[in-house]
Amino acid sequence: MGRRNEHTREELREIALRAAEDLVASQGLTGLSTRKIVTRIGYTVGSLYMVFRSLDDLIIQMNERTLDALHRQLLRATADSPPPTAAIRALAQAYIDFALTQTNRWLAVYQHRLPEGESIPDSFTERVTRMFELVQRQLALLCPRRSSDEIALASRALWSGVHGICILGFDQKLEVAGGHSLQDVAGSMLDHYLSGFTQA
Amino acid sequence: MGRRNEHTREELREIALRAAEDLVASQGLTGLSTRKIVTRIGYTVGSLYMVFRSLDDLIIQMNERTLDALHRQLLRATADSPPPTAAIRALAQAYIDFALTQTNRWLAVYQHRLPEGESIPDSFTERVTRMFELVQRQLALLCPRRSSDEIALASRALWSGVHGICILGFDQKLEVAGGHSLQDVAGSMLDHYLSGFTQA
DNA sequence: ACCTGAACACCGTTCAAGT
DNA sequence: ACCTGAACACCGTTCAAGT
Repeated sequence: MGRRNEHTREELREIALRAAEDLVASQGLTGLSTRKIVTRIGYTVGSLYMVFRSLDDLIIQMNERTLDALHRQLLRATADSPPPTAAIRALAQAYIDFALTQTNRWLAVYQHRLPEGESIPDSFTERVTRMFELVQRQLALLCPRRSSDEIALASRALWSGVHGICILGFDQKLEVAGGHSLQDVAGSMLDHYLSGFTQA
Repeated sequence: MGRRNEHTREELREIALRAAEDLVASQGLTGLSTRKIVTRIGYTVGSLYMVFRSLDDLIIQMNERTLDALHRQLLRATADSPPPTAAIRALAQAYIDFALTQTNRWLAVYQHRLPEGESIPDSFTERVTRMFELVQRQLALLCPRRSSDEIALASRALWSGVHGICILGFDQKLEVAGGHSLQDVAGSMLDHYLSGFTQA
């Protein structure tokens, strides 16, 4: 057997990642396996390892693509350059929308864990930093007199807050004993934090 | 073989959960398996299913115990009944401490995902609600004129915020491009949110 | 060089059989 | 009633062998 050459390495990478994304979208990260991927794309297990170091490697590359899609959606949400507070609200709303629409793909980004020793590649970390910077930029516009250090801290607090609300929202709770939507909770978070931050 | 009766059902449950906790603490949730558990406790695979419906069931029960331990630590942190703001700060600090000390056990609570159809038992959800209520109680003391609805919303926003900071902190980032500790970010979160909430 | 498919060491779950 | 251990259907990863 062997030697088919129907696809270049890059094409193989692309269809494998796309198949993985489909599987995750419909069955969650737990429903993903090397064997399911190759069945979908008409290859055999071994061939995956020509393109990816391991399944973990494949998942990280898939998650980077998810972060790219999320980033694009965040950019689109502020494309009309609204004033800082509105921009921050729009970013939060876009983040929530993405989590609500692409739930399984979004969850996979945070659910995946590397084995003890290994560490996340820089390409991944950069994409996360890039997201924080979107908020950071708006905060800097909102509070020009604040030090960049304070702004950095605030953007992390604020964004982690919005993220925490989404995560707990899907995990199980928030709606429980509350009757509040994610938007309500995130709104409370943004309003009170920002009013505290701008006045202090 | 069979029929050993060295342990009652309850004892078997206890030693299995304890073995699972040890495995998770040292190898993370990914390092947990039915076969590793039974090897540790000197039983064979089948016997686990006398006491647990599935591995997922076992993990949920283990995670409930982790939530109990976390709840005890939160109670201890406010045992001296400090004023509301100090109490909320102490609760956040205790939560961060737990995440820092029991990292793998704490992560397992949020990392674990049930298969598509199944839903989390009430016993689990109750334990989460119980934690929110600790914050809620202090917020009610802090702002007695607020409606219980506003208080409920605020406690969820605030606690999700602290949680989000911890989760992102361990996942990868925050320290990246910041140089700030979890405590710094959580402090910013609490200070500005509370100052906004109490003044509005 | 590309790709296969068998092989290895795992995994969760079930269940007939033993005491 | 309790428990075993073989069996089943999976899994990630490797690698000799084929074209």
